[in-house]
Amino acid sequence: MDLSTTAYVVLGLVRVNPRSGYEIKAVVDETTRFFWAASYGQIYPELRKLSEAGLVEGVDEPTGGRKRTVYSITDAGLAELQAWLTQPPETFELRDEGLLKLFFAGALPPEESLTTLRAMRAHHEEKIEELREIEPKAEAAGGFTLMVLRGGIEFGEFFVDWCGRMERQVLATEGVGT
Amino acid sequence: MDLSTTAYVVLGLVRVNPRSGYEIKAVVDETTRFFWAASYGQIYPELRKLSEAGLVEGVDEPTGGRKRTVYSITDAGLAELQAWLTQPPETFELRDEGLLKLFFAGALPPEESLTTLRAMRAHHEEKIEELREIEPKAEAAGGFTLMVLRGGIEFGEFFVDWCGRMERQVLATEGVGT
DNA sequence: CTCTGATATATCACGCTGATATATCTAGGG
DNA sequence: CCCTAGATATATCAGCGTGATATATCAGAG
Repeated sequence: MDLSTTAYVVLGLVRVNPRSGYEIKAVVDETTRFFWAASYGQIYPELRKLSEAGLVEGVDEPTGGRKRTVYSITDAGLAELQAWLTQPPETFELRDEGLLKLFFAGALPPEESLTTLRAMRAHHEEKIEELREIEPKAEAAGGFTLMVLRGGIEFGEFFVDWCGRMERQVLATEGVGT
Repeated sequence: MDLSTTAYVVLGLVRVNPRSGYEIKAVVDETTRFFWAASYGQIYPELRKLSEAGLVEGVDEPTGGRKRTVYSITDAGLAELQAWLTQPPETFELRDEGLLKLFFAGALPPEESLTTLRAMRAHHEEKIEELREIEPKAEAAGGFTLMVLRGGIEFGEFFVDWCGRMERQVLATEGVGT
């Protein structure tokens, strides 16, 4: 069927209950965003494609004069989602400007790298906070939702710890060099 | 000056020694790729832009009849790179199809998630191997190069450990649910 | 009644990837 | 000596995905 990964995000979310494009974006922003983001510019065209392929079905449910299309998954869509789930995952990509700055930190005195390390640590501390706020909801859902969220928290903690250790290393040795 | 982050990758790499676009891509593939990838379609246009802006300087150094342009950093380019390094990093993005599949794993019996978890673990085990192969080179370079590489290995180990624990959790509780 | 913010959809420039094309050089085997 | 495989070098392009922005309607607070 050859769908983009984001298409499966859409399928997976309309499966648990029917949603509009706007709602999908909102759910993405407080769930999958941490490991798979999606924007409106992706979601709306994707809904149209999936609809044409018969994997989701859109029903007009206007609220007053404001138009609104709610999509639900079809049998074919569910089959497609399940088939995808049984395939081993492929993409893993990281884009971390902080690590990049550390990598090039030899172009300045070593102390300057502390700005980067502290900013990285602060960033992950904030992420942990965000995830902890969602945690009650995930606890209610249980299962894999909770597993993935707790994984995110652990990952954040790992990163915060690493930054702290590296900060101390830089402070301890003024001879880090290049 | 408003450069893309990839522009700074190019600046950072031509700073340590002058390189062609092809060489830049090769170095990226065995260093920054793990936290900031770049493709030819990005590197060559970027070199042209940086050259026009006077941040790098290209010199034709053909090898026989095969043309080749080697770029080196200018004073303005070095200043630009250093200014960027003192700014706190912004982008941190993760794109992990495995976590996504886990998140939607409720659409199939829990045991099916083991395929995903095992593939994720294998992926990170391979990454660790790759990094360990580069380690001697990084040890020679020392400083931040080594710091970032060792960080990558630690991160991989964290992930492998997490996958292992989750696999055992799934096996232990056949009642993980949705 | 009006203003603010949430709901809903759409669009677009730009960054970036992955694949592919073209051409030249080098090293090694037959 | 020639041929082939692989490395060097540059370029191009469809398509994914982002972030910002635009338009319009609705609900609730003051």
